Amino acid sequence: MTASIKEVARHAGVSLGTVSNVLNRPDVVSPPTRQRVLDAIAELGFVRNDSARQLRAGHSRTVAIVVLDVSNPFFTDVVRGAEAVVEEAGAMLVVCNSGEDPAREHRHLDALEEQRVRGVLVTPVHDGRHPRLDRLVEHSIPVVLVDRGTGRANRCSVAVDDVLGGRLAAEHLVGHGHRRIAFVGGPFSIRQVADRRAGVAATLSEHGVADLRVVETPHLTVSAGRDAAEELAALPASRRPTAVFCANDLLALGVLQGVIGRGLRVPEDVALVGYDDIDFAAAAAVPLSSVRQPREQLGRTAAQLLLEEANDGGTHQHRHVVFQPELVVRQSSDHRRTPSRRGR
Amino acid sequence: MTASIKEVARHAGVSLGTVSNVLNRPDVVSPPTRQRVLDAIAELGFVRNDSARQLRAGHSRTVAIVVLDVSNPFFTDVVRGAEAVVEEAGAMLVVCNSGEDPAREHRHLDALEEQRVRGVLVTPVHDGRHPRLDRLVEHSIPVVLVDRGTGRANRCSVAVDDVLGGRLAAEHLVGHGHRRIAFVGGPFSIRQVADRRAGVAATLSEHGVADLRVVETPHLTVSAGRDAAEELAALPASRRPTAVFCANDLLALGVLQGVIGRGLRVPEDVALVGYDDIDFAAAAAVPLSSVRQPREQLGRTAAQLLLEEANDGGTHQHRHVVFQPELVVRQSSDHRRTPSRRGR
DNA sequence: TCCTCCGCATGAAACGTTTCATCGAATTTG
DNA sequence: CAAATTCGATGAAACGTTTCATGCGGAGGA
Repeated sequence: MTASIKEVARHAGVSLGTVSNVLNRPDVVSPPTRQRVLDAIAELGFVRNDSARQLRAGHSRTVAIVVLDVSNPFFTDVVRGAEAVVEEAGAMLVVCNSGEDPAREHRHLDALEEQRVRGVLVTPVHDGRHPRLDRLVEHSIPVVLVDRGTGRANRCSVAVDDVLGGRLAAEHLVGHGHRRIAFVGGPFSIRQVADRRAGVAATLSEHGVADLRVVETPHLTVSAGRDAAEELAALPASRRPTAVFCANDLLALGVLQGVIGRGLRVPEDVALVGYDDIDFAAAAAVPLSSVRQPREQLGRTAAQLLLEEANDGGTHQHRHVVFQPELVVRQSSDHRRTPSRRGR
Repeated sequence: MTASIKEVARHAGVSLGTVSNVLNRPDVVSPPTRQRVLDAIAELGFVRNDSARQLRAGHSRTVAIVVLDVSNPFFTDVVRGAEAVVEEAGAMLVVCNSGEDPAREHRHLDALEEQRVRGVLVTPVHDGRHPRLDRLVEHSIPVVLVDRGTGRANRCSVAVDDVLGGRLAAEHLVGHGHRRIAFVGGPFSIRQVADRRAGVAATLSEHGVADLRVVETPHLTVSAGRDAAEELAALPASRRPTAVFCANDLLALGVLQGVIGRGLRVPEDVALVGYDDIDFAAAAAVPLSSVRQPREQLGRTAAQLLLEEANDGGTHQHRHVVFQPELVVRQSSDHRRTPSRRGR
């Protein structure tokens, strides 16, 4: 149906190579000839066939990102960051969703390799040591890990310092006079969750605060947060934590809802800090304090590392970039707790 | 770097065509030969080159979806629905983000056409009459419109009845005794917004309720909702609407926050109904009533129509599927307003 | 025994580009 | 004026598949 270069050439009365030159090096062909070719292209509605192009070139000009969950605001922001960089470089970003399913992830990676994509940004379902990823690298398709394990040294990675994130939240709460603090999050097999908890624990012990109550949740979801709130609210006031730090904002929104529903006030009775600073955090009924990750920045940097490796090839030095999180204080934790009121 | 079929053939001591047969019609090659080929494939780490495959086949096996905003929960759910169907059919779905930018949309469509994708699901930035889309169809790449204008008759479309959605919300509020009602949403150039408002207006006039206050917003965002809340809360209680219907949930979350922040109670002082029923609606501090759209269903159906057209080709009849929305009542509007309390 | 048919393997052709060595004509240089 | 250089256009080769007509040897039927 669609015209090929050959037909354009015939239509314009030139050779096949000339049409190709008009497309790729317009300057080497004389203006009148060029114009005749362009007219023919317009008239026939010619569209380049990218398969043929890629076949010749040996690789495509698209970059892929494989995310754990397309409907998680964290990842969509990472995607937007990567997109900006990739588009600026004249390439195209396609998004693949593994849905936290290793089999789907595997299928996507296979397909991407068959397509000879220029490179792959990936947050692997399990860890960064996946042999599948090594194979991509062996076949000289660069891989950059996003926010999951630095893995081997044969690839770049970008991540955020989750231990520091936990520390920031803990410093803030301790500084506001809190001594009975809870950590809500899970499962701990997720490295991020474990790191955030570790940061909190370390900071508290440095301040001589021994009492960290840990509520492990099965998921990082709103409803898991509601369940955790129930457990906490059921405690007698004298033993109930005065502050709760959640491993992500979805949990924190659930805790917020559950705690308010049981007649407790936020932040007066319970201070609350989340993680990720998704847009909905600021929009909660009590605006949520949260540890912000540079989500778009994460995507941008990952894409830059990838393009650098793809273009440079031989001399590229793999790098592991770690970003610093940042605490955003809002109403949910912004209530100074004086010693006299402690334990009320 | 990566081995080709030719090398596999040499390595296994067979002809090139035989390797291809092992890959595509394993049954026509004798078991011992087949095994030798498979061994060679494994040993060389052979990976099919999809470009060459597509070049030969004339089209690719991937389907694309171009969405307005990857970070909008509505679209991510549509994507998940489409994904399920496409994967089941053994194809691959790639997601492209236009970010509501016509130029980006255009670039994506160009690239997708060059790639000879199997078909395109698209929510166009402007309307469904885009000439760019006609060109795709002319070049026999099927297009299905998702939730935006049915456009011409040369393509399928899926949508949700937004007028009905407005009616459902209005019926609910009137049935609960509300007589002073506000509609918050905008810009009205978006067909969905206009339709939802029209549904409300029609229902109210059928019930003899004349008083529909319309607050037009510049965007469908949380902060626009907060601004609208300010405007409403400033009214004297005797003239303030007792119920607010918002054109989407982000607006409604903003209104909720603004209204509570000004000391009004939801639903006692102001009942609130949103639209889309995103996950965060149920998780709000006051769980939000909302008009639910079958988001995943929308994606599934669109993908089915697309694949049907792509496979069937000649005899395909274009269809325009319209879904019914459904009201989900939660706490934010679930307060029976008796005549005696009206106008309190 | 001869013919036919069947199962398997073969290798050339084609898909639509890009690249590159080549060539002719026009222009410049000595 | 001959030789050298430049400019523009040419067409064949190559990229890695899939497909298809062809070939070949052995088994079954007449």
